Amino acid sequence: MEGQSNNVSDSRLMKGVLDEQNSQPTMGNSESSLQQLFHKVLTPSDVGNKTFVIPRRYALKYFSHIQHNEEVDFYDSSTQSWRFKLFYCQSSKKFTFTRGWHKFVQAKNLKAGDTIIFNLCEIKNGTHENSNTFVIDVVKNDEGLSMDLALNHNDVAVDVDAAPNDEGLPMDLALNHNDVAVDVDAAPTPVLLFGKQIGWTKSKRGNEV
Amino acid sequence: MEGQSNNVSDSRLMKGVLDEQNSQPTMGNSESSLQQLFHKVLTPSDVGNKTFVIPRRYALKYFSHIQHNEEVDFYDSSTQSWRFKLFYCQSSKKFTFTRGWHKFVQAKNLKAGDTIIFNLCEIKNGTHENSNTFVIDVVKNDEGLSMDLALNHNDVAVDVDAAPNDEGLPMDLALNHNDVAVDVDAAPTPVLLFGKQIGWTKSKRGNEV
DNA sequence: ACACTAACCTGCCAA
DNA sequence: ATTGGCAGGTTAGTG
Repeated sequence: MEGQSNNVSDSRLMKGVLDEQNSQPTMGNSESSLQQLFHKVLTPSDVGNKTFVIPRRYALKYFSHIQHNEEVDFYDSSTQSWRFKLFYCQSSKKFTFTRGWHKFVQAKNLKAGDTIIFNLCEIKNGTHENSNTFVIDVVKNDEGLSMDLALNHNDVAVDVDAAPNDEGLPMDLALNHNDVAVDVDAAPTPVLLFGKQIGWTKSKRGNEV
Repeated sequence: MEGQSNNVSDSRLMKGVLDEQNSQPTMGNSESSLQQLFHKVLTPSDVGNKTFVIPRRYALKYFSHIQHNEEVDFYDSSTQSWRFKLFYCQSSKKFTFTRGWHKFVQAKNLKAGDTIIFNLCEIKNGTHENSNTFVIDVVKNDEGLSMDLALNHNDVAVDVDAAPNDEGLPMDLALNHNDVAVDVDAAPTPVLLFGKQIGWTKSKRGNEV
């Protein structure tokens, strides 16, 4: 348990590995970037049941391009790949990892209170298409320190481009400002995810330019 | 409902038979009592698979004294006995009847929508130990009437002592108020069933006397 | 094939 | 409104 290097900066190792796998010399951040997307402190349900609940705002922001029930590959810091099925529960409007998640919990011996960090490693191939890879970091809670504290003063995520600290923002802001997420127009339009309507865009008062 | 005697009050016949089998003169409810425990409308899975899912709250309340994998005898209204294996699935925390259940389904020609009613017949032997017997009633759904409606205005269960209508209660209330089920103390204690821990009692705020 | 077990998917509810 | 937690219907895996 001691020898393992499950600390926050492991994802940088992964980035280097991905750089090499991509047959590109690792020359710095111009070739690839590792962006911390979000993290979550695991709940008892996350480790006790077979499902991991993805905070809704991050699912909308980072996973909305993924098809319903698609199985997605993630890589840990040792380049091992894990495949999770992304499942959207219509009735509870909840995003979860189902198949594959429990195996990950057992393999990593995850407990409630541990934290997992989702990163996106973007590899810029130049002539080729850019390839993006999800990388998971695990932070054990063995020391009993608050993970939120640990995350606030670390130096983990290089190249956090857009919003380095979305976690602290109110959800409406986090959803509106960019990216894959809901683009709010004047009139409400259906919000589609995985090809299914999951809601409506809301015309926010006082938001028109 | 006319010719066939598969109606709700059949269990009273069973009670009389049990009284006689016990070599005690049937003198009224002072000698034995028939208590309706719970009922369930059969699902397609209950009749199509080989397993019957026991609603968790009733399993905890009425079957918690039964050992894991123990085979339990039930009697129908014609005094025929049926033996079901009681199985607790740890991973899904679910109680089921397995072995013996399918035979019962076939013999009674049960279909989804039919209802089975579990009763407890307590026989007071005086000098001897009291013997309790599970009695099952079957209510066919041939008439297409809603079983819940039928149950709400019948005169079936004599001697429903504790809570005649637990089905309508929120689960926490149903679990907490009495009987075999989880006895909630001030401090959380492990809930054991079949000798295995299946959870914890929760100290409910504002519940201390 | 069958019996048993585990897992997956969906829904509900309350904090 | 979100989501943690869990109940339960159904299906899949395993011996």
